[in-house]
Amino acid sequence: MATSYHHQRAGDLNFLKRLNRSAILEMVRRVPGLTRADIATQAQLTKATVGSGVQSLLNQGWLKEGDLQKSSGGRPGRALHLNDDRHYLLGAEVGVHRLRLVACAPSGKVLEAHHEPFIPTTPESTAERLAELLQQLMRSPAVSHRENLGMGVALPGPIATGEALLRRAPNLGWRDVRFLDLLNPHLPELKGVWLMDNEAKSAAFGELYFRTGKTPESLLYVSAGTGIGSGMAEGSHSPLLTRGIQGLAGEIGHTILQPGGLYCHCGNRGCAETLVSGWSIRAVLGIDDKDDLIQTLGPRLQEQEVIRTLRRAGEALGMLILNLHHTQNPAEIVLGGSLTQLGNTFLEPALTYFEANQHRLLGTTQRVPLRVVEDSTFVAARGAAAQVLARVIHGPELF
Amino acid sequence: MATSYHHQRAGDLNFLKRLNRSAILEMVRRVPGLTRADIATQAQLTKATVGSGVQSLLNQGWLKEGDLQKSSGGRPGRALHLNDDRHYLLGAEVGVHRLRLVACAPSGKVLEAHHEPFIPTTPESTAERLAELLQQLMRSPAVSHRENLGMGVALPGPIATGEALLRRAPNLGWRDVRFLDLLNPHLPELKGVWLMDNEAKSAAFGELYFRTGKTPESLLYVSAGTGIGSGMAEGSHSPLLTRGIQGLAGEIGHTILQPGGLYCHCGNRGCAETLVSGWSIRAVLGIDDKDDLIQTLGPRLQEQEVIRTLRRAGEALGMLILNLHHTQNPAEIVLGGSLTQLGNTFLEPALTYFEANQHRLLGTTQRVPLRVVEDSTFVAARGAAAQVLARVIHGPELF
DNA sequence: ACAACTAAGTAAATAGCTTGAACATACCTC
DNA sequence: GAGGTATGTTCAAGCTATTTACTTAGTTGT
Repeated sequence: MATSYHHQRAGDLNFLKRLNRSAILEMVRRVPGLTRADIATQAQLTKATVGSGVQSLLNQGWLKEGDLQKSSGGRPGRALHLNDDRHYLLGAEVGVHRLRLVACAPSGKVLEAHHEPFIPTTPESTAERLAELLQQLMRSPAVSHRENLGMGVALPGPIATGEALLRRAPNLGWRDVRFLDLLNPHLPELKGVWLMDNEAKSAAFGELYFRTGKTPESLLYVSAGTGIGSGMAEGSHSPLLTRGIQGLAGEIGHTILQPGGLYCHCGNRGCAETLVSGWSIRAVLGIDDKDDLIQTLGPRLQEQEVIRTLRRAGEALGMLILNLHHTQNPAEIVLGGSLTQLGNTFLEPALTYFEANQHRLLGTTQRVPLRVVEDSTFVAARGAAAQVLARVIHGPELF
Repeated sequence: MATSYHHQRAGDLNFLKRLNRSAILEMVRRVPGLTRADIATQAQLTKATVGSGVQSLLNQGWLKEGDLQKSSGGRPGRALHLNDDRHYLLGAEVGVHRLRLVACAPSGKVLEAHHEPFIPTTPESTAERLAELLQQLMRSPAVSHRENLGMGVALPGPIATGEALLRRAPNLGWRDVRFLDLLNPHLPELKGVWLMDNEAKSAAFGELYFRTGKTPESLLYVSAGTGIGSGMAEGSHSPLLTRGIQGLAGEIGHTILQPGGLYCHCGNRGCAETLVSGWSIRAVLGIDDKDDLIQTLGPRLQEQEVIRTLRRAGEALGMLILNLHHTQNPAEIVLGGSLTQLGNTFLEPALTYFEANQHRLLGTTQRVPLRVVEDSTFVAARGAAAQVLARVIHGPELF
């Protein structure tokens, strides 16, 4: 977890070598088709260093050579690409109503995915079922011939920084769960990096890390489901996640948006979740906890009461996002979670409110794009897989 | 400004050497009296490497040797200390009603300080006056024999990341000001690092960077004055400041705390600043902009209307801090700014609200300390000086 | 008081990484 | 097809951290 690099950073020659190899690998991963010369220029390294680094990464199967590029007057460079056929990563998400899991190639491409309804009763039974499903996934033809690099699990709650400990998951009723320790006995053959993180943070990481080409400097992921959470990832190399000292960073559902408002399940009044969240929408519209929220509301989207409720929730979400804009000011905001399936009745007020207000302080300058994920089913699970890859590339495990 | 290390991090042998020297210097700065052996253990370097690094830092006058330490069975180690007599740093703050400036030793000790009432009319005249005062400070006996390492300026508004450009300072009426460029012609002899930053961010940086002994992992500074701003610093080595893509991170005065509330000068409704800020308190109590807020309110602190107003503002501040706790979750929160001089009528509701609500999500765990700065006059200016030191130690200028 | 012990710090030889310069390669233009 | 230009490789050289042996300084035990 959150490899605590808090202690003083210093290093030997080996550290330097690994640093440079990681940088080369990251650069090619980020911009496929880069040549050795491009890398040398951008990383401020000499041709010789890049040459030997690339050679070693080619030998180890991390990179592969592509076509010659167009010449710009002299010898054309040879394109380099991430070798996407050798490894895979496992990512999983324990949701309030579902288990979701993916196997990803290093590029982020989903090789195999599975999700199924599951109400996580106890941590133990959940771990057992998840392990079964992961083993099924590993046996599937698309991944079975690849080498596994590790597994990441995304969970709906704050996680103790530096430990594999889920502090609390209000919507599961769990508390102080060492989920990886529960998973471990069921997956003895699974080696590599094991990690767990909060679902919104995993999602934020993945949305930034698996992007290629021109990447934003930072990205905020807002996860709107049964509860509301967010994750902020920053930096291009291996993005840093803001976790907070108790793992509470991003628990935006419990920021106060209406002083003296309704009581929240946390005991405080006027939390954002009382205005926008799966459970607050259920409460207002009287939808039973056992029914699927999206399916129940689907046929009712024309009802005045539903429209009014969703518009109010959407506007509250817009305010919440505006508050994050003025607190964290990410370069890009991505909105996901099951509530995005409610469609424009819910989303349009949020987008409009943010668009109308984001320029208040600076006047018209660059826009902060707010994007809604088309299908957020596997975003968190895929993000957990991304975290595994980053740990492998930057950790001491390789080279 | 904000040396953008966004491009891929890679390095040569020289980089490694500088990295290790910086680490050694930081460690001794953070924990005075460390021995070479302590450094070797903590930084995971060999005795030989530490020995030569320390030797070179001694030769350059950055460190000095102290007494022998108590033996723990073998030869006692020799204590190392930051040489606090050789260099100094300049820090300044342009406030809405005052100019403040300090000269600091590398330990953070204030050698000389000055502040005076000043209403910044134009950026040009402000730069001219500030330059005069800085030159006076440099001529004072406590600093004139020392070597200057540079100067930092803290300003009340968002700053473009990566540029020395003040985007906007609503309470000064300034916009798109390159303040260092205005200062430059008046201070031709001042070499070293020049930088500028937002005042709350500088303050946060300084409060974390100049602390010795056991330091928190992250620190949030909340600056409550004419407007409300915040700064978040993270990491022990050279703390990172969250700036945001447009420099808007920490503009918490414009987070919405009361949907549909009063209109704010930014044009939106229900901003935190409409509930707690120098200007909103003036507006409610009808205090003229020309009178000093603290001095005017001093004799009126028994009036019911004043008490009611300050308690309301204090409680709003408590909510705002709780929201930051659930968004950034810093390891420590420091409250400063001129409004802290209003005393307990204002502060007590804020502290109480935060204390009563910070454990809602996790139950009783470790407390996040919320501390009120005793005298925040020079906190931002000193923080700007701290930023200079960090840039010198980690930048390419030295070794 | 003196030897044995332990840990801190230093010196010189060694190992390993990046570099610099010369060289081979591949395509383009005239 | 010759000259030009930029890419990529090779190998000796330079620099940094390490290894190993040694010196230094204080403690402990007899």
